[in-house]
Amino acid sequence: MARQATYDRDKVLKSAMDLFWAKGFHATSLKDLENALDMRPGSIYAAFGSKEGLYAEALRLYSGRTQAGLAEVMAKGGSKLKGIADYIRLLGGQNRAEVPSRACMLVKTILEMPDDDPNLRGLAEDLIDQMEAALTEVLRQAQNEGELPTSADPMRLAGQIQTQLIGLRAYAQRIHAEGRVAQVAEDIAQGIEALSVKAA
Amino acid sequence: MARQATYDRDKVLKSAMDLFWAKGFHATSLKDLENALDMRPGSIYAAFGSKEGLYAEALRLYSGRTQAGLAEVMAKGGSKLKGIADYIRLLGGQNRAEVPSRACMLVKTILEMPDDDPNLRGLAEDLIDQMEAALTEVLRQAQNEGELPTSADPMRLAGQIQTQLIGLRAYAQRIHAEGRVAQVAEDIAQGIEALSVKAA
DNA sequence: CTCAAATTTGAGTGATCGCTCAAAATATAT
DNA sequence: ATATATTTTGAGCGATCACTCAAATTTGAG
Repeated sequence: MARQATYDRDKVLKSAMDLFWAKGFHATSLKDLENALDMRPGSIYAAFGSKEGLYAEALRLYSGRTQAGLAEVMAKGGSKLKGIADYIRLLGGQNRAEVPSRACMLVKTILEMPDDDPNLRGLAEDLIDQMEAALTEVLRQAQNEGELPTSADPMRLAGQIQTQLIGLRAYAQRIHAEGRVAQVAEDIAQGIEALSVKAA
Repeated sequence: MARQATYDRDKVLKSAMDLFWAKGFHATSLKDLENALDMRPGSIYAAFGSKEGLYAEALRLYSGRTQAGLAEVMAKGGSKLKGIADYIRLLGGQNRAEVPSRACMLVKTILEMPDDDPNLRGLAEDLIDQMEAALTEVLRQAQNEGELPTSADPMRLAGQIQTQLIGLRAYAQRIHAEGRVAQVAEDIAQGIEALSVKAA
């Protein structure tokens, strides 16, 4: 009956995510998006409603991929704490060239959008809360498996780890810090492994 | 011979700092600045050259105040490690209402400006390097005073603390995290105090 | 092939961006 | 007062912003 869209929605969203992740919301113009997505404004608006709507979709994609990334490392089995530690080593070892930005897109969003922004700011906070909840869940499992002492507080620990994760990735965004990131990541990773009852 | 400027440069810069700190570079328009500084564009440009120039000045002011803040806490004498720990507790205990943003303005700048920005991004990195150097120096003093073990590496430790500081403040920027910030700060502070040879 | 439904296009919308500069206003010196 | 030096003002510059929409294009159905 009708024409079908020529673009691949997933690929387009991935391109938008990369661009927004690298440049942020305000510094990314529609001209930039037209180039990156190879779409004209009419199509972009038909597909996503607004620049903000597109950013929101890109954020959700980012969040999903990030959580999948953690899950993937955890799925290798073995110690939960080692899994978290390895995930941090993974982030610490990323090459600047292979990623749009070393900092977390959720954090970049939270820092860029004003406190009273009802949409993107709120969404980013919700998604980062999800990430922290996932971390809490893994720690609870570690506790159930006897790896983490029963005296430990998974929620509290998740907050500490989340803070260090956020810090590490913002730290790594600095060009100057290039050489020091892996060491900082390693220190964080070892701190987590040291929580194990089997450790030292 | 001539008219003298009616504005107080220090006060104006403070206002610009507060506004930029809260809203970031891109989201702050000249209209916003005209209102906040109570100055018309001609005067602003005569005084600071450009929006970017004004931001740079504001960033330098921020950096100076931040370093002074650390120095002030340290000047109370006593243990260096306790000083750093108290500085972190101070940041953790800040009220959202009393500060333009809970996140560090230097970090916000680094995350907002593109990697290849030669001006503001480079400046922010230089200034945050200074902060880390100041931290390193305090740790070296702690070592000289026998508080920190000779086996410790002040530079490496400074990187860890800097990472946690950055993380804490970005974590605290979240509205949702409001109630959890003080605890995260306390955990970081205790971790630093635990470095002392006199500790446990 | 013809028609209908959907998508793509890109020129053009009003608004706002950072910024300029000639004119007006003001302070100081004589 | 007058003259001179400096600052302040704000209308308005070209550029760019996010976004719209009528026309052109493309597809599938009958």
